[in-house]
Amino acid sequence: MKASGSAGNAGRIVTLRDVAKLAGVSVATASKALNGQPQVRAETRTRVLAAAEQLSFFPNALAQGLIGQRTGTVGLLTSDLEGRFSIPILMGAEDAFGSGQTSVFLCDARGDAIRERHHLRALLSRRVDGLIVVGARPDTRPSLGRDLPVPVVYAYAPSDDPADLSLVTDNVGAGRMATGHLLDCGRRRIAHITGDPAYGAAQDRAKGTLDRLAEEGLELAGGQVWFGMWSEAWGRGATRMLLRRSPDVDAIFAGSDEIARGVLDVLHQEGIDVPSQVAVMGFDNWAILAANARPPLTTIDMNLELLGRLAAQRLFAAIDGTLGSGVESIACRLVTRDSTAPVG
Amino acid sequence: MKASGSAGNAGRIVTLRDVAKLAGVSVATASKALNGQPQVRAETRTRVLAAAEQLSFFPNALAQGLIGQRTGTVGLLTSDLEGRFSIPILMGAEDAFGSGQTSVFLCDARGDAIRERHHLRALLSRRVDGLIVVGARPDTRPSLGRDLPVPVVYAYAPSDDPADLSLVTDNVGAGRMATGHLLDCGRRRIAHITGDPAYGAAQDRAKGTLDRLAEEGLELAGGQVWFGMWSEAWGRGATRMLLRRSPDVDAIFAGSDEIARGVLDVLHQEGIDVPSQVAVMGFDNWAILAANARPPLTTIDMNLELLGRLAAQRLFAAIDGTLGSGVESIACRLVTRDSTAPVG
DNA sequence: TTGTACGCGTTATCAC
DNA sequence: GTGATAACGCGTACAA
Repeated sequence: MKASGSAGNAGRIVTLRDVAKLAGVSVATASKALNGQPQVRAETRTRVLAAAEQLSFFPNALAQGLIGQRTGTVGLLTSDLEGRFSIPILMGAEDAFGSGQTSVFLCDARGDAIRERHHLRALLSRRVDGLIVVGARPDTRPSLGRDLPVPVVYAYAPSDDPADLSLVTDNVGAGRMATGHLLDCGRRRIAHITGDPAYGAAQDRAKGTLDRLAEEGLELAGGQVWFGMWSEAWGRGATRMLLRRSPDVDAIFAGSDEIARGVLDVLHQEGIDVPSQVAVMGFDNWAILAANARPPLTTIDMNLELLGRLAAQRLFAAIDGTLGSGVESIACRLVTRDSTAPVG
Repeated sequence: MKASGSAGNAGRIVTLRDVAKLAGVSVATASKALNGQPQVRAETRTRVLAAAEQLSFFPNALAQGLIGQRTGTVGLLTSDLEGRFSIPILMGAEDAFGSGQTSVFLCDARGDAIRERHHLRALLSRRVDGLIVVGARPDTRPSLGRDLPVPVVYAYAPSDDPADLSLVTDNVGAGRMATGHLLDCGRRRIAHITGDPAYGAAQDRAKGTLDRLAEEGLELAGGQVWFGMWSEAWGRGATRMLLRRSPDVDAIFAGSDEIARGVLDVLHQEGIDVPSQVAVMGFDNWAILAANARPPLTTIDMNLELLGRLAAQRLFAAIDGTLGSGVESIACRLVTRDSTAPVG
């Protein structure tokens, strides 16, 4: 590793003046030619374009942003980059913007409010056209405030201000969907093992499950929702308790794929076959866990990438002048694999 | 969800002129006062600062960037956002920059060279001060070229141009480290089940393993490195083959935590205790797999977040004038859990 | 100590 | 059809 002197500078940066000079026209004309304005002779345009090509010129976006109202940049303010839920949202948003002319500023506040203010300031000073705020968990978070100079869309974690626009997962619908699938498989003694009851998502999924069961005149196997933690170990423990209390259970809906893995583990140990004796469902469609399970897990996908894309689209619309408000729920998607099947 | 008219604009944006006017000075004086220049009377400065505070003014970074050589932005060009390896690197880099005045442009090329050029152009047009290129897999990738106006640091996947600076994982050292730990546990019949042989990382880890064994005059249990795929299923299949050929194996070093999970699964099925009979090691320290395994997996952490931070630091140094070249290897870290232990 | 004037690179508005 | 010229918001020589 040797020092290579000055930092990779390949000659001075090319500006519109250089192009104009080479083409033998004024900067104004060069600008018009490059921007496809009609009032410029064809031959002149060709000359300018050739010059630009030859010098490999591209306009300084800073200068452009300084003039117009648009900078072609948006801020993506996440609270928890390492969390697996932020990533697909971020991908969806990046994808939606990236295909256009918009670039994305990424900031991770690490769940710290101070850091969030700091990043917000930095983003505004860079004159972003809008902001997407991605929460770490699906619960209400503080609004950035109403007096921002740019539109804001909250994704995954809704803002606590109803005047803001938030896009969230439809967890109640997801609970209904999962339960409906198990019912379709002919299961009637369905249990629900899920995570931390402090999570709105856990409550909502449980509610959807209970609602759907009630429509069939059914109650939960095991007599309760098994709230606990979002971990494989809890999945194991809860399953053992459940089997003791309701040995005749014929389906288990887990609140996450992690929990479902723990459920599968104990069922294997007990010599209970999946899915013939007990059907198992996960939640999240976290490929590494769901697809590689034995048997592969039927699960619910939150369509987070879609959520990110939608957030980007809403923001685009807002930048052009119309921002909605309230909370918009995104439907989940059933992903069937081998851990569920109709009863023989 | 109702439309709220114009897009969240809270009055016109405050400029330095507004501050100067309110403070009753010229823009030049206001600028000096805010930037801590000495040639300004204390009383005047106080007045300007108060005005800026009152109007909650912050300078337009675009205008600042247009003047100086620095924009305070860097580009983070990833090839594979969804890949779990990019994320920690990205976090480390974002963290290193975020604490300073630098903001990060995130671009995901989705492994597509065309899209990469497109993003590169967009980043350069925004006058980023430098670039970090994060690869999808730990193998050589094409250089962005030597004639870029800003310094570039390659992370995880090294550039194919030795004149570039690349930061990569020391996989050979990691193989040695893992094997050394198993030897320290008193194991002598060590097997190695790993992933796709087309990955340089797989080859390097195997090499480190073989080197370390050779130093002890030992050979690999099973007589070969078991190359295959980076999947739990392969871990299961390879373990079955291994047990048939070498039933007396006393340690298995897996090339990834996924593979290690498959290994554990089969060992359980066969009634072989971990770690008393066979010690198992994973690789990646992917918490969801390693920490939740039964028993929790001893594994190797690639220190990717550190790698990201270092990439950011190297880039900073480069922006200030000195860019190195060549490939810099980052050491891995042993994470001991319960799947390895000294032989009774 | 403060203010004036210029330039950063680009686009838009006017003359020509 | 083309070219000066004035912005955009800020920093900084230079003059006062």
